[in-house]
Amino acid sequence: MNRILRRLKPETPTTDPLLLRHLTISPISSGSPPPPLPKTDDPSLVSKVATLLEATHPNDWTTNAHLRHLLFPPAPSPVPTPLSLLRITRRLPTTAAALNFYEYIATTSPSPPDPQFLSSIFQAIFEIASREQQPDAKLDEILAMSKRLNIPLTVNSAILLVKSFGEAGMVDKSLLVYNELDQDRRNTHVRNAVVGILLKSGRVDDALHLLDEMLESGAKFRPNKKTMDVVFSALKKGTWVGRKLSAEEIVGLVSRFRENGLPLSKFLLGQLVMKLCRIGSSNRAWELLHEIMKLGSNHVDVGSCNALLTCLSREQEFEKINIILKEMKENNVQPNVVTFGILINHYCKFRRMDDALEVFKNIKEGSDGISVRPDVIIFNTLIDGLCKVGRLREALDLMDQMRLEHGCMPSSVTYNCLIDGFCKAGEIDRGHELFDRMKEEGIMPNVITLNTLVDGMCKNGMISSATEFFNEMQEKGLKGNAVTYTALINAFCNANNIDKAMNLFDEMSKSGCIPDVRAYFTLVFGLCQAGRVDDASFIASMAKKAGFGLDTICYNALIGGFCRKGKMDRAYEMLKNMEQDGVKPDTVTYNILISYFSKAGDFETAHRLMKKMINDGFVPTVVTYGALLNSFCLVGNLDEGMKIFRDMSSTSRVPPNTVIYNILIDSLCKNQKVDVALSLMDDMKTKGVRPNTTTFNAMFKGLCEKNLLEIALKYMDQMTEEACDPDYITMEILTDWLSSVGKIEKLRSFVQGYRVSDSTAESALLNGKLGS
DNA sequence: GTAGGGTTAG
Repeated sequence: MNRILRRLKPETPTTDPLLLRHLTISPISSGSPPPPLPKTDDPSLVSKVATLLEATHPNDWTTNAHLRHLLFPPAPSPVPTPLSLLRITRRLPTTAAALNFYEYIATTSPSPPDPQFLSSIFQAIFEIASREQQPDAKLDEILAMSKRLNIPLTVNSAILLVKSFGEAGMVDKSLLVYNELDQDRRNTHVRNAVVGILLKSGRVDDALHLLDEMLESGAKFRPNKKTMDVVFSALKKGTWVGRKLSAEEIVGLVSRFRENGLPLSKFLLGQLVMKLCRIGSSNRAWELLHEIMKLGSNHVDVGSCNALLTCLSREQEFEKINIILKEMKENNVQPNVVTFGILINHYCKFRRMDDALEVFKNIKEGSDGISVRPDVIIFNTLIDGLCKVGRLREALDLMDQMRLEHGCMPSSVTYNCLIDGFCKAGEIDRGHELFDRMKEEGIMPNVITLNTLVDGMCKNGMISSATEFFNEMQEKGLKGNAVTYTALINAFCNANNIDKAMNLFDEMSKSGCIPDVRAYFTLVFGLCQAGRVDDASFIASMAKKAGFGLDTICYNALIGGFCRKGKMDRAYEMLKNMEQDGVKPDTVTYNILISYFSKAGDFETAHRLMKKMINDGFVPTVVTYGALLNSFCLVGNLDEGMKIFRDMSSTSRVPPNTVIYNILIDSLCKNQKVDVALSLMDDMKTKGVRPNTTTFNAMFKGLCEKNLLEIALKYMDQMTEEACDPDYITMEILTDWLSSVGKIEKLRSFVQGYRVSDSTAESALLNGKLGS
């Protein structure tokens, strides 16, 4: 003991006595009742002794008559109870002081002290030690000491030790404490602690074994509510190290708990289902709910079903959703407004608006025997869904309907959805009209309203109006947030006004808006796009400092940017950073590098990278081949280009797309191989690859040079037929050529076809439909 | 239930 005292004594006591006091009087574990005690307990004794101990140096305790009188009063005065001693010891500041006190009691007691006394003192010592530095080593030493002194652990000591060791990862030590504990002290509280530790550390089988013991008929220590809590909260946390409890095991426990008078509440089942869903174990949630259903329909409520339905909707499990709905019916679980909300939302997400409206119609009419009053959430979901598919008229009608037929007031969400719908359709004015109307109706616009309008204006080329509107709103007290700034930053980047974008980024922080990931990355991408990669990498490093680690896409943008600038050293630096951050390169990363090296004429490195790419488990894509192909064509190596093209369609099974054909056709035409280019045009038709404006432009250039007018006229018709819009390059080539050969009329009708191309396409579609 | 960003080949 002296060894321990020597080790513990030099330590300074905790600096904050107030905190210490607060901590020391709090019980160590909830729900653990203190051992039964004689009634001779005097609460004033505790403070008297504690004050005395505090005021006296430990060396003088033995000689202090007052202290001795208080603790060992002469008969027949009542002696302090173990609880009093526990409380006195708890008031001592350090483990060292507490051990001193133990020594004082052990040596000063006139008669051999009651073992219960000593156990209580040790409980307090454990409590103090658990709050000091390096608690586990200290607890271990004090435990060894109590064993040597033959002082049995109290139940609370055991719980404290089990938890402390367990949480420090020393599960075997926890078990040892439990196994060495007196049989009659291994009560439900201690067992709960052990079960909790075992589950947390992934020793599921040990935990189940112990639970079995508790659940056995005739067991002395039965499980209680806390046992259920321990088991199910461990399950909810989902931080399993070892194997997972299967749904059957969970259900087995649930039913055995119930046999012990501990039914799983419907609420807890719902929580469990939700938790399992959230951690991505929807299969286990599914199994759990079904196992519980098997126990009888009255154990499942609509909340649990809704939890699972939400999850199934997110995971696009259409069939399973229908099964649950059917089972709800069979088990007489009444769907509620939330259930229908989930269903409607599900259909809306997949743009199946007619199905969503069908559900809506059914609940209104109660055609399934269930009528539910649709609430504002149902309406908003539908209105948003309609807006997202461009059915704006119906969305507006539905708002009227909710107001007039259902007495349901629209909310700011209702208006936000509608405003977004109109903005996305390019009808900014209608968006503003709705904005005014909502204010007239007394519905306050919020920051989402502001952002919707600002973004709508930005996306429709009204950047300065958007900025004005934003400023105006700010003055009126509607503050923007990171989203507002991001919309504007993005718009200015797209308008190639990088400086303004940078200024806004500054302004954002100054106005108290903390930039988030999207704000940072928007600027990073904008800067990369504008070729200002150094600035981009500076902003990226700011993002990192702010705690937003760059992802693969962000790194790709930077690497691509540096490659385009020919700054290979910086590109390598980025690759290195990427590796250090543990961010994995993907196909795009490889494509960027392959493109760079092949463009630089270093086909050897490009091929090496392609091999590495395959070794890393990636499959070269059409972009990979396109990068190589383009470079071969650029250096005039058309044979190699055609070889890649043939490889793609045969061995590597990457079907060429329009871009691939464009590269080849362009190159062939430029190299006076118009005939081969023409055969590729036929090939596209056979393979069903649609030519686009670039394809035709390349072809026209080649045909013009060879003066193959008839073929060019044919392709002009094809463009019109396929609603492929000519651009200024097309017009440049054709205007010169056709006017020089007197085909002005043809040119005019071609342009007209272009102007009415939309309706042409529409009628063509319509005719096709009618004809089939 | 409502708002913002994104990488590679022509």
